[in-house]
Amino acid sequence: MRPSDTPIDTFTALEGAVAFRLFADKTDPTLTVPEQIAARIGERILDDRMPSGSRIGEQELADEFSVSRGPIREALRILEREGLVTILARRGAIVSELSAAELRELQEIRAGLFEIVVRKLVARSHPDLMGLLRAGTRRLMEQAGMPNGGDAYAETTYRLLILCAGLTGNQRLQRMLTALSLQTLRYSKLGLASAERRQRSAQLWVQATEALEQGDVERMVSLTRQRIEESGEEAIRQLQPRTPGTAA
Amino acid sequence: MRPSDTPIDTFTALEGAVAFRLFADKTDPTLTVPEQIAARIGERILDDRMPSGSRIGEQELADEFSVSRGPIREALRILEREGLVTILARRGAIVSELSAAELRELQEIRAGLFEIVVRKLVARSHPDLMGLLRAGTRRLMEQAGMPNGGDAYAETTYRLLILCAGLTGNQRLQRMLTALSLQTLRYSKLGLASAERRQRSAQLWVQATEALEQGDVERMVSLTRQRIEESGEEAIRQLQPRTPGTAA
DNA sequence: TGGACTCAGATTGTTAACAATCTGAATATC
DNA sequence: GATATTCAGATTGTTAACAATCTGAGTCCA
Repeated sequence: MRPSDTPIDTFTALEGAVAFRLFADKTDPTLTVPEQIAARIGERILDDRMPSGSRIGEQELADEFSVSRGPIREALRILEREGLVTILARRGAIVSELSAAELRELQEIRAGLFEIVVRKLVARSHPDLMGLLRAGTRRLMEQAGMPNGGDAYAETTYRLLILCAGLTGNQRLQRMLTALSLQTLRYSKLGLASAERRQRSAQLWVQATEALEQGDVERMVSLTRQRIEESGEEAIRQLQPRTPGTAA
Repeated sequence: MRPSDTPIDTFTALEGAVAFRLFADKTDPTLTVPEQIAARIGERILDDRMPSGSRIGEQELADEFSVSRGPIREALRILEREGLVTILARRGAIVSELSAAELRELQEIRAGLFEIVVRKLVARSHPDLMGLLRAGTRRLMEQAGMPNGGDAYAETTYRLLILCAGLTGNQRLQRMLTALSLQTLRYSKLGLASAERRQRSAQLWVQATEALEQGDVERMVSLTRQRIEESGEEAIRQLQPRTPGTAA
């Protein structure tokens, strides 16, 4: 029971109304069976229970979900479309794996799309933008210092990005940014695993918000681009040790 | 046999090396059967043999391609992913149909992505950008005046956009712009059906190219945004008469 | 020792039958 | 006459068996 006099910030207010994952609630009974299965598999991919590159056998999943291979194949196609699964013709499906180059490409596009969002909202001086950014950065600063807070922090930046996109009213744009961010989320968590990186990220968020408060859109856009690039590069650095060949 | 002393413009030079449609050559034997079928169905959608909104029966296609319904379903999923087909749960597939609002959303994103492309190429002063734009606009001016040249003109703008995206080296960005442009292509053809509209469009292309020659990126971006918006609005106007309710 | 070849097991691709659901026309009801 | 109901036909969803393909261990050969 929330007392009626407790103020709710813009982030919290908008948060409740948005479906943050492209695939829907996995218990929603109006969904088709393949959609529900895709949602459950997607969840495992996102929380790393099914790590990047691991093979996905159709029969194994069919047995687990007590269903034949047909619906499993449909589910895998759905996940392929979301970018979480890669289907190799006649060689089965694997959990999608991004190379450093592919991650950089994605980050560049995400930054670009967010730039579109910000420019549009500023041009129309959307009334909720500053409130959302202030509430979002406040939450990010809280989470930046928490030990082992990488996942929570990365998910908050993910939500904040999507909520901003939602303010534009362009649903397609919001869905695209959601889809791309879902693909990079696992890597963002890697790049934001250390409290130092989170502090740095939060600092850039705050500076970007301040820039916007002063009407300096170019600086906001530039800081955002820098922030996304930095966390991507950190993720790539974290990824390197996994590459075989240069062991001590 | 092209004489060796005939100069080849940048547009022509780059054109040959690019797959302009997301789905591959429908006769490529290395493709899976569903991919080949998707390519053939996609072709029909793009040239309006299967118009927007028309139902797609699985059995009908299965009979035509001498295959069972399984591969047809896979093909439809591929086309759904490209945005050309909409699958309604338990109610079958239809050729995707964009509302005016959805078309505006798409055009806004296309303009935004192209803006990302241009800004990146300018920032790195890519050596082929101006040559490509000059050759492309020259070709557009030629096609603008041709009678019944709407389809050819729209396809040239489509190719020009994708070739520019290719110069960035960001393959994912190029694929996304290709996918979105494929979805709007049918509508662009509508919006560019009259020679007057094509002249106007070509004029904006030329002005944008000139702006870039003078180093004015903001003007280039603004003119491009305007051009895409105008042709979208013209397409929406052409679409209105099809809507029932206000007949004379 | 290095590399090509073979083949059995496992896995994906396809099929045809069956089950569940939807559509729309004919009918019933108010 | 307008709205709700019923129901048969058509269509999509699912299944299990069969076909085609791939993988990798073992073998053969230079």
